[in-house]
Amino acid sequence: MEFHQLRYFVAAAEELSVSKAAERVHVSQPALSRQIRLLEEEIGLQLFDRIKQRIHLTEAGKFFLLKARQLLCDSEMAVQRVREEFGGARKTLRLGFLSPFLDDLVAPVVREFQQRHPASKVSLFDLPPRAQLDRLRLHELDIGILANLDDEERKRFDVRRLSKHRFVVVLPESHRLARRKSVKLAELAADDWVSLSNAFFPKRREFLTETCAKAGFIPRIVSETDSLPMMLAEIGTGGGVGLMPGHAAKLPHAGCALVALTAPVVESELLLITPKAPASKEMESLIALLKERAARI
Amino acid sequence: MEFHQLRYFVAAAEELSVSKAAERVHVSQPALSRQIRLLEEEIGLQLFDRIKQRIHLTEAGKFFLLKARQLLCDSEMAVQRVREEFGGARKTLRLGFLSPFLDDLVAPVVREFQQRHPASKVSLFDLPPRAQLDRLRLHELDIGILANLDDEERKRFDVRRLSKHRFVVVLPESHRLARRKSVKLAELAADDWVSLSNAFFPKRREFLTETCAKAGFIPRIVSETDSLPMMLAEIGTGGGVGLMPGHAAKLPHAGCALVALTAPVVESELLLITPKAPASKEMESLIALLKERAARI
DNA sequence: GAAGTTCATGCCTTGCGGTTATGAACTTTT
DNA sequence: AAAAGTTCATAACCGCAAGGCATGAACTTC
Repeated sequence: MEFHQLRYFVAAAEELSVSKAAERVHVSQPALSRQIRLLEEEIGLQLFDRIKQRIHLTEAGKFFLLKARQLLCDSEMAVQRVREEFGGARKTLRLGFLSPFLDDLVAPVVREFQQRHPASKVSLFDLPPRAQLDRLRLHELDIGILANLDDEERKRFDVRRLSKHRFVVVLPESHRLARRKSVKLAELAADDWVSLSNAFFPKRREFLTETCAKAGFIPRIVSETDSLPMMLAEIGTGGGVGLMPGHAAKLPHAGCALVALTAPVVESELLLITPKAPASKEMESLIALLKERAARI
Repeated sequence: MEFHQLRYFVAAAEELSVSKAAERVHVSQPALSRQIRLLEEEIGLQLFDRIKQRIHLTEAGKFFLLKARQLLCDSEMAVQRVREEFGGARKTLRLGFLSPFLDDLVAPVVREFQQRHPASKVSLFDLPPRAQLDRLRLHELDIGILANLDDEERKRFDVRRLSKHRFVVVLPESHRLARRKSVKLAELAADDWVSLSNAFFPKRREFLTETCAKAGFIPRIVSETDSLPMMLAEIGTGGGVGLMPGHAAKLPHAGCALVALTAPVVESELLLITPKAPASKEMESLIALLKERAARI
């Protein structure tokens, strides 16, 4: 396994296209195609389904994508940190975020920030909440942007509120309630539920059971997934119903219907997390821009 | 940066010899030498000091060693896990440990275990406590062996006691108390102290201040290091005095004197940590062997 | 001071990752 | 329905960088 194979794989998984990915990483399409095949052979599993001249992530691929991203993040962070601590390199601001917020929040803010502080460097890392928190604690991220946070963690970090998001119900398109404008949580008491795993989303499972408990039932959780895209895929193929923040609509969700919740409006807050340490001037500025932009969404 | 470069670097750092490392990873000595040079060029920092035909880790090298190990661990774990979860591969038992315990505890136990269960696979990962805990939570380690554990973490995992270790005081050889058979903690009230960083060793800094507080003083902590070897190096070069578990004597500690503590005997327990989940038969067996062997030390 | 280390350098070879050219499967356009 | 345009895979070829060998310089040990 080589780093360039991981980079190619991540690019292909994000573009869902070998040729687009090849363009993005500046190699020819056959080269990328072959490296992915080699990676698959080494792992011993297909990472992509190839059907009709098109590629789709397999379940194994979805899982490995998370790992590949983290390995790439960690390798980059390791080099940056050693250069900063021992080589006197200027500190790079490392910003973790959840993929749905890249286009509306993170990308524009970082562009703006770069203009105001052309000398500063910012690195972006698309990571699940748990991974962000672990890396914040190790000082490998300077800022995290995520939604759920248990009290334990709240004590350890500085937390700022960015915005509120309503939760929506996610159903398979074939579901009896899929056409509805809105549903009550209690109407789904008898359904199979899909949750996010605690390993990647702290306390998320408990959050689901508590929310449902307030609506008067205990959800029958039949499966756990490791990311929002995997959860959407699971639900889209009829694996059950789920609850997720509305911004998930930004993600591809073929076969899913997102339906608003009536009655008990369930909300989550988007949080900006920083280590409890004095922030540099650049960091203050970046945080201010993020808060400002988030308020406008 | 390539994985093989990291492997070569780790081998060289552990052997403190280019030729030994080359032998270990089955390449020629010049090949390894050159790859390390390339890695250093890419990072922009020397990882080794080359003095008198011999190599020693620089400070940057010591730091990067931790990162390199973790990257290699994580890459191996990622492949193992995806094969196990999606390819029906037999579960590998992944065991994290602290380097001082490799020779006396982990290695012999694993040898024994392999004989009794030839079909099982065990992977070993030398990781600092914090890294072990993070990976246990993500189910990327099955067993962790470490010493300090705060209450928060205790709740999350199953914890078994393996053995007790007395703490010793570590002094530079030139220190006024270095020749003593034993010292009282209070005698070091006025010295500069070196501690382990909380980022890698949870609550270790607090542990030091509390222990000293009981002895009647507040230690002046002048520096934090990220691993026991780094701490020993710091003290060996006159950076201060420190407190560490006696098993640290297993590590190279040129320039350091390890002196027993009188009066308030400070002890730490070596703990075996597992996720709160039903253990497989093999795992039970491995745990039993570890407990048994640890009791004999 | 001879023999045995250890690490670095120079030269050569080879394997592998890259490219271009091409083809097959499928979609979109007219 | 044919043509044009996708997309991914295969094949053949190329160049570079990683690896090997031979050697040398610095240092240690006997």
